Amino acid sequence: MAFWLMKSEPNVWSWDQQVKKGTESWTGVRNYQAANNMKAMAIGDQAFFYHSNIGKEIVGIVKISKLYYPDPTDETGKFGMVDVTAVNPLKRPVTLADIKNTPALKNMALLKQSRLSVSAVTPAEWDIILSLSQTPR
DNA sequence: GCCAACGTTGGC
DNA sequence: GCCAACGTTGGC
Repeated sequence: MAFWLMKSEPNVWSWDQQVKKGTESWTGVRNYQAANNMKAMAIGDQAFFYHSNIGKEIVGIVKISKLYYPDPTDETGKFGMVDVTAVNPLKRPVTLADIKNTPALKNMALLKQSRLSVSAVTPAEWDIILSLSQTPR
């Protein structure tokens, strides 16, 4: 099983909305690298749900519930999407600052390619972030 | 609100 | 196929 990180601006699509809806299609990706990451996803893969711009923190975990398929909001037909289902919130959000302050996470794609909206997370990074979320600040 | 980083577009 | 111009993202 692989791990991922997906960014959403909470004023467009927030974690609370994701929880309320349960499963939602991840529309709107218009970047080949992000689309390629979604193509590589398998059912049951887990992803961190990250709030960009507002909050700048990982707030929850979703799982991939539908494989890559065409995004109806893309008029060019070039890009697709996956469906994601809310799994659980983090005990406490892990902020961008937390990640930057953790030496073992300094190579995360999130930091290296700040504009990439769907990125891969290594199992080691995944575990570290989970343990951060279980540690009181 | 600004600006750096970077991806995309389009002229040549 | 190159590269300048432009648009967008996202942190600060």
